[in-house]
Amino acid sequence: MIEYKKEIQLFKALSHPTRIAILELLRNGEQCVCHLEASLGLRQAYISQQLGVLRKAGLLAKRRDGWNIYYRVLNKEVFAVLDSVYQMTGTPKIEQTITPATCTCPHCESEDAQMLVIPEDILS
Amino acid sequence: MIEYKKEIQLFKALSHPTRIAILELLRNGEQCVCHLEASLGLRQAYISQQLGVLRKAGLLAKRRDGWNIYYRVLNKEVFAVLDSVYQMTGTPKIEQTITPATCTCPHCESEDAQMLVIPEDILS
DNA sequence: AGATTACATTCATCTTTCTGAATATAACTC
DNA sequence: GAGTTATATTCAGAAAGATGAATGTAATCT
Repeated sequence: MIEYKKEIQLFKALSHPTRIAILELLRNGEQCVCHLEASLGLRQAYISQQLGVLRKAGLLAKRRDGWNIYYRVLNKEVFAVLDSVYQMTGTPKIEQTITPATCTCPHCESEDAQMLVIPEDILS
Repeated sequence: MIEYKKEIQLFKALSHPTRIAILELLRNGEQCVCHLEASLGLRQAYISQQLGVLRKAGLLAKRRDGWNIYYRVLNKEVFAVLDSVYQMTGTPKIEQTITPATCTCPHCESEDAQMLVIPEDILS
């Protein structure tokens, strides 16, 4: 009798709203913890806990850059799993449902800078 | 903040080896409980419990025919989810890994009868 | 070195889920 | 209606997971 250990580990890791939301925030590339904190509106320690779960499940890896630690999805195939589930549940594409947020990391600040450029025709 | 309730419910239902095995046994069509019992080698009450979980998760439906109750998968899309996970985990197609078994239900007995037909060229 | 920033871990409590034993139900046979 | 067969539910103890508070660590800056 097969035990489906890897599958169970994956399903358990995905059985949590915060962890799914984290994966969605990482769908388009790495993000720092403070960015996840700002986007999810949850306490930092709590997010770190959930990141730990995803890391232990082999879904995430991290990279330090100065003060910040950037998390990324190791295997993009996890999004195929998520998408097939959204297909079943009728949930719309998630990217559009999470409010974008910014934090103090260099990544966000450069994006901020870009967004804050006021088009000239509005000024006139 | 999205709660992903349906997704969580689905992931939790799939986070169990017996329940995955049941779904695999139903991949090619309905089966009676006694057949699942024979194939999985687990006690009947236990299998009924797991069937109940899958039913409450909206994954299965049942149909009574005389003494037997036949379970079937309601939404075939669940196999797309499973297959995408097997893709991630590197698990081979499961159908071939579960030992076929027979029970006393009419379904199995007719299959038995077919299998027991001895080709004439072997007899000669 | 000391203070600060960003992130991680530990610990205790509470809730949920798992598991197995026992019992219940529902349809059929005689 | 009594007995049998097939399946379902209930219940209690054990295990696992969720949650939040507090604390720890590691890199950076002055």
